[in-house]
Amino acid sequence: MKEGPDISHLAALIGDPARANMLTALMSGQALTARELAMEAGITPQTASSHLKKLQEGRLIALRQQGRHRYFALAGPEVSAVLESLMGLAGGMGQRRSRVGPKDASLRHARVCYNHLAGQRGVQMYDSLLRQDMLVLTPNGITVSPAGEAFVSALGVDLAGLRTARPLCRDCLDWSERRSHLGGALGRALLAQMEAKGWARRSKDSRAIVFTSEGKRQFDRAFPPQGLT
Amino acid sequence: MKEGPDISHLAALIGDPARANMLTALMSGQALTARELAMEAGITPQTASSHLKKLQEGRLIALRQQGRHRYFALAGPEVSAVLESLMGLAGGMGQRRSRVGPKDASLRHARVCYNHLAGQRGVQMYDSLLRQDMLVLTPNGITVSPAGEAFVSALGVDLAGLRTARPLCRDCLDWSERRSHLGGALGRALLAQMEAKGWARRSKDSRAIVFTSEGKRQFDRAFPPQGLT
DNA sequence: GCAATGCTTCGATACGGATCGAAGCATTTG
DNA sequence: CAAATGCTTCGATCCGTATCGAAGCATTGC
Repeated sequence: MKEGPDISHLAALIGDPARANMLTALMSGQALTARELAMEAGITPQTASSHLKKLQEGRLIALRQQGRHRYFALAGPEVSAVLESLMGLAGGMGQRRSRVGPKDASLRHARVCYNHLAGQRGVQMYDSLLRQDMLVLTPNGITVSPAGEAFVSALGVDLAGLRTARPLCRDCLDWSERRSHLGGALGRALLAQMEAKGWARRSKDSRAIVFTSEGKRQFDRAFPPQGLT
Repeated sequence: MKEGPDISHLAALIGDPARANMLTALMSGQALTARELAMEAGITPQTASSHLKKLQEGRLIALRQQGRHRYFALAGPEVSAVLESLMGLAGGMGQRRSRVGPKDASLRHARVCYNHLAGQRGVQMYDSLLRQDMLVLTPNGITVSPAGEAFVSALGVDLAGLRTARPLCRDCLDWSERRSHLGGALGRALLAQMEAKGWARRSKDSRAIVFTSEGKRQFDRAFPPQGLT
C-alpha cells in the first residue's frame, strides 16, 4: 500500500548532509551561487554541482543565471515551511545534538526565515500585532485591520505596493518557539523596514539577526511583549 | 556553517521507501505490529526489524509490547505533522507521479490523519465550525465557544472527558487541501463519533474514510459547506 | 586575445546501507 | 511439552550514491 504523494524521494533529497546544509543556507531567502553553496556544505564545486542538479530536478530550488554565476534560491515558501517543520521535529531531539553552541541561542532569539523575522522576536511581533488587533485571524486567513494598516504604514511599509503580493500575511510555524510568526509579503516588508531603520542587521555568516540596543528599544515599543500593553 | 537542528539525519530516516511506507501506514493513528508493517513495506520481517529499530532510535515511533507482538505507533502528532508537511510539498510535484489512481481521489475526499478527519471533508468540517463561531481562533490557539460546546456535546462528544487532553484543538495543515483541518483531542473525538454513528468507516486497506449516503447527509447537515448556511 | 574564474561533465573509487537466508530467542497455542 | 508463530540478531552480498581529480565549456576582466 503506497498512499498519497511519494515522500521518500523528497525526504531523501533533504536527507543528505551536504544538501541539507545548502537548503538551510538558502532559508535566509537570499540566492547564493553554486560556489557559495559548495562552501556552505564544505564540498568541492563539482560535488555541489551534482547535488544542486538533483535539488533542481526535485523542484526544491530554482536557478537564475547571471553570466557565469548561477544563483540558486529555494523554489518557494512551501519549501521553507517543510524545512522549518523538519527543524521543529529535529529540534525536539535537541538533547541528542552533541553541542548546543551560542549560535543556537542567537538563532532562537531572532533569525531570518525566508526573508521574514523568526525566533522569539518574530513570535513576539506576531503576537503583539494580533493582541493589538492589527492583524485579525479569520477562517480565510490573516487580514490586516484598518488600525494595522495605519500602523505598518507609519513604520514605513508601502502597503499599496504589497497588495499585489499573495499571500500578504502567512502564518509560519516557528521551529524554535513552536508557535507562529508572521510570514508572507507583510512579514518580509516588516523585516526589511527594521533593516532599513538600522534596528537590526543580518549576521554575515549566519541566519541570526542582530538587534542594536536602540533597535531593541524601538522593537519593544512597536511590538510590546505580553504584559506591557 | 551548520545551523539549527540537524535535519538531514531526520530526513534520511524518512527518505528510505520502506521506512516511508511504514510511517505513512502509521499515520492513521493506529498501532501496527512489526509483521504488519513489514507487509506494508513489502519487505521481510528481518529487514523491517532493522528499519523499525532505526525509527525508534530516531524517536519517530514508539513501541508497546504485548507478549510476542510488538506494536509500533507514531511517537506523536508532531511526527504526523511533519509527514503531512512533506506530503504537501511532494503532492505539489504530483505531476511527477507516474499514476494518479482512484485511491488518491478517495484520500483527498476524506482520510484519517492521526485519528482525526482530513481531506475535503476534514477541511469542510473545520471551516464550518469556524464559520458558525463554534470554534474561535485566538492568538493562544483555538478555543471552543459555548455554542460549540453545546454542539459537539449534542453530537455525543464527552467534552469533560476531553478537557484533560492537551491540545483540545489543534490546527493541522492538510496536504491535499492546502488549508487546515481540525486535529487535537476534539478532532479525534469527532471522527470517533462519526464512526460510532455509522456515518463513516475506515477503509480496511487504506487511510481513506468512506461515508455512507446517510452519513454524507448527516455530515453536510452538521457541517454545512460554504453557501449553505 | 589570453588568463582567470565559475561551473558542469566524466570516470573511477570507496563507503554506507538496504536486503535476505540462517539462526536464535520469546511467546502463544493445543 | 512440542510445535507454531513473532521477532531480533548475525553475516554476507550487492547496489546506489557521495566524492573528487581531471577535463572541458562559458563568461569575465585586463
